Amino acid sequence: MDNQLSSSRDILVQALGRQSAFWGLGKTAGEMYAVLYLGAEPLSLEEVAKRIKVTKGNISVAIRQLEQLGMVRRLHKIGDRRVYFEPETDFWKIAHSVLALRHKPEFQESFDLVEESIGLASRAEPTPERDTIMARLKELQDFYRLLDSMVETALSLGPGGMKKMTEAIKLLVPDHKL
Amino acid sequence: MDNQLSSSRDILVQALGRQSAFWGLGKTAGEMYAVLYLGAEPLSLEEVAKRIKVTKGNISVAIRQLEQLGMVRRLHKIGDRRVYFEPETDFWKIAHSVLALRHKPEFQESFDLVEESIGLASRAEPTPERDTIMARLKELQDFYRLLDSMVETALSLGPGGMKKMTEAIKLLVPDHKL
DNA sequence: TACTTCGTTTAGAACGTTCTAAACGATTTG
DNA sequence: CAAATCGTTTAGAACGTTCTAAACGAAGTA
Repeated sequence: MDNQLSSSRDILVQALGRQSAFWGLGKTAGEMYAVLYLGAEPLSLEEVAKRIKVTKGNISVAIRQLEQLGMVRRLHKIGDRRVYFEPETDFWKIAHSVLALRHKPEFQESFDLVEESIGLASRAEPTPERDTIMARLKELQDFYRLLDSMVETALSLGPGGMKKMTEAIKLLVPDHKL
Repeated sequence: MDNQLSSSRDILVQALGRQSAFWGLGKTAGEMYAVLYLGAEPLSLEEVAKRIKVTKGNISVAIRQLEQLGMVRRLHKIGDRRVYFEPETDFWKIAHSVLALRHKPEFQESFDLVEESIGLASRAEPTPERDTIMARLKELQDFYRLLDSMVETALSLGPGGMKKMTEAIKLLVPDHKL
């Protein structure tokens, strides 16, 4: 195998291994996905294990994470008892399910608590202190709602739409203060 | 103190304590911020420690995280040796510095590795395998870039702009397939 | 100067997470 | 049926993280 190609792969494994935490994955899962993402053809469980130097058991667990998030599909070749894995290469799809399955429920939980908090505060004695608390809680709620609709908007537009939109905005609002 | 008000506070502490991991904070830091966010007036270190039931030392450490992210400011009252803390209530500002100080460097690191990976692959033997790898890597790079410009756009527009924009899009593209 | 009262720092305990190694059941092959 | 191959499960080791408790330094007070 070409040496430069394989170190190119190794570096991507490093890159995605580091970032995996951000997407809510373990390091192993991130590295696995990287190996599959740059694999020209589907790889067997043992092959993946060998490439990133972990045990089979470890792969078996990490695969389930990736499957559940739609990041990896399971393949079977006829006359071959082994299982092969194939990456989902559409990041937009992946973002969609990661948000839906991981982030959304987590946010919803917090959002519900904030609502409960607002309910309680609204039933308290109407003092000035209560009013400031209520105001703060509502601001927080607004922020949650805005975040949510931003994400939904981005997902509904897809990569093409978002690309056009950000470019359009850069033209209209060139004085971004970053 | 009003019982409903204080349980309203407790619930928010719970809510932000859970979500803190998402923003790259420890549980304690999230809870601290919640206490300050709903405090009508600035609180002393000891007061905060008592409210969320951790030691002073713990608060001292967590405060620095929050200060560095611009989530909390430090106040001094004359003739009072104690330090008081006041929350930043502008979530947009907070998002700005969290992204700039935490997420951005992390992404940049990965992005640089992807570039390095592309460089290596481009110098490899021009086989079909290399070409598919190159194509994949470039797709990944595009995705990174799109994410980055989405974030920058959102930050430059601010909450008002984003609100208008998402509402406008909901009118123009009512058939979002979520 | 001795005594408090602060916030910070540090050593180590407690905890959850993530890995390995090995046993296991299921399936195929000789 | 015996042996080998494969993926899964499990017990426990190794690790990093996060907490407490206690020592500490700095700054005010009697």
